[in-house]
Amino acid sequence: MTRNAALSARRSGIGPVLPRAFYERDTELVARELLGAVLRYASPNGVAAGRIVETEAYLGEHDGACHAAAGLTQRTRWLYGPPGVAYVYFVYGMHWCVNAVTRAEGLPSAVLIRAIEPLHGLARMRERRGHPPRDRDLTNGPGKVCAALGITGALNGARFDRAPLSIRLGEAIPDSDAGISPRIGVSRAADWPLRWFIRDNPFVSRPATPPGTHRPRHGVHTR
DNA sequence: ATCCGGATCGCCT
DNA sequence: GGCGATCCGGATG
Repeated sequence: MTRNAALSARRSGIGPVLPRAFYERDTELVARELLGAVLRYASPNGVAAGRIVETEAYLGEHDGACHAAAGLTQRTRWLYGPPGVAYVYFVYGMHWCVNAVTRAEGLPSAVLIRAIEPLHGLARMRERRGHPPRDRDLTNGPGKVCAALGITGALNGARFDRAPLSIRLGEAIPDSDAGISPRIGVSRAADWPLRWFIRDNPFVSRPATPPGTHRPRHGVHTR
């Protein structure tokens, strides 16, 4: 790290931008290590950033829940591209979701950023999200993250290692604080444990037990 | 706290 | 033609 980078990191309380090599590894590892990192987008409209508290891994063409299961199309183009780049897609006719592409060019895999804990630009995030009563509802879901930060399809293919979009090193999350569960909202490969989240963090989209699994019953004590 | 339907449209079958 | 890597508001226990 250069002297300026070190000073800047100390001033902002966060570390250097993650290098492209960070993403050139197994998708599960990247998903795990993105917990605690800081996602930041400096839109023309204002800067906003937050700590990543929930991620999901999407493994490639053999993963039925991954968009790459449909093969190389216009939509999945960036999934097949170089790692460390944003794959931004549109769902349900109204929401954007952002991923970090992983592994290597030609291996279509990525990490979905499902939730962040707001750090900077709170006023702007509240505005973009329509002033929900509770701050925890600003960014506790993948569509909300993009809405709060102002991320849209215009950022599809943008690199994460330089402005205006970046992911920076944050405080490391120990294994004791990291939870794993099946992914949320998927119908294929529904039981694959590819979701990571920071335990007890209020900005996580859902607690440890996702839909499709059996909830603990009356009188049964879990945890 | 949990469940359900509606919104809304690009993408693949 | 059907279905999402979702969110929200309203109804119900």
